[in-house]
Amino acid sequence: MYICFVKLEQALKSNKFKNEVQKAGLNVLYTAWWLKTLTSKALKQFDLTHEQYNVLRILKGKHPEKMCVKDIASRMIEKNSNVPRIIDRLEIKKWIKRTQGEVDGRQTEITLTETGIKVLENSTKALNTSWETNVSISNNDATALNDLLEKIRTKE
Amino acid sequence: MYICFVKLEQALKSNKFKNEVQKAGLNVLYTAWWLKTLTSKALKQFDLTHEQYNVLRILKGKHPEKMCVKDIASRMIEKNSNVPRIIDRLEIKKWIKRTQGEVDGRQTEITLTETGIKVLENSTKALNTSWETNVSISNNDATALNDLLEKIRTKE
DNA sequence: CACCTATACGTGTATATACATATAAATATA
DNA sequence: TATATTTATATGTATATACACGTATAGGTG
Repeated sequence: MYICFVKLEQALKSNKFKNEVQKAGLNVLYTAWWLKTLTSKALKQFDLTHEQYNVLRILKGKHPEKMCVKDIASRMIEKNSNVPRIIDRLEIKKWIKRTQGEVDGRQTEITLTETGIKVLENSTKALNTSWETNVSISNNDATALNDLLEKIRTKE
Repeated sequence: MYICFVKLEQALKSNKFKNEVQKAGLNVLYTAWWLKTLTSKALKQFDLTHEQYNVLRILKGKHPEKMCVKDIASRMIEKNSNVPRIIDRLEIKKWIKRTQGEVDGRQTEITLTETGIKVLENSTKALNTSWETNVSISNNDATALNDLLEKIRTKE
């Protein structure tokens, strides 16, 4: 990674935060961008985007079962992802196969191809290596972080 | 907010995480999406996107001083934002004014207009209200969260 | 000054996001 | 059974992201 600002103040060139809660929000947004960039750089050599990888990973979770678009969409990190279009691009590269649903004709059934599985395996290795070397946090800290992030999203 | 999954397992319909660190990464990404969605919904009534708002807020920080594109870009949360194009859209709405740099002819000098300031003030109010009602975390927890997020980005 | 290089910004392209709308199949209802 | 409604997916549009490249200006070097 070229850009690596540890401190948020340095990353945003500002120290005028309304309060710690606002700062935490911006910190989450900035860290997410940092993680996405890290991930994209690791995936680039495989001609994979962050989102395309995510779809392959989701399909792998059920493989060799087929999944429909709705099922994939409900598992995406960003819930507004336009899954049909991501699927389009994976289909062109022949990493997934798309057929009309047999039981429900409205559905599109999707599965990984052999090549798709290979690409996923190789890219996952590269991605894991990248995270292991760049995302530096202990297991205990990670657990604490998970708790705090769920707190932030909790409606009291 | 319509979608509000407190638990990450529920949001991603999965509980197969490699470890707490991987889960924390996905949790940061998901929480960032959740925050962005929250923010976008609050800004929509002002015909403002998340990123356009961010540029207005940055300009406000120096107002009435002018800022150049590079200065704005360096303060953006997402460092690959295409600032000239965001500026294009704000200029069409007449919320900013763009002139060629006087000292350095390569630079574009940008300032908020009166209308721009008004829009920023009103949208900031709405945004603050939205965060206050939806982002539920104590000041202490926010501080702890900030520490952990900076840890994650630290190169050891 | 002429030339070279770096810098600041704009523009082009592919992909993704956010959201509205269209289309076809399934299901409910009269 | 005919019609209406719902559901699953596809498509269209504006904006943003990521990145490459073009262009003009600034500043350094012979």
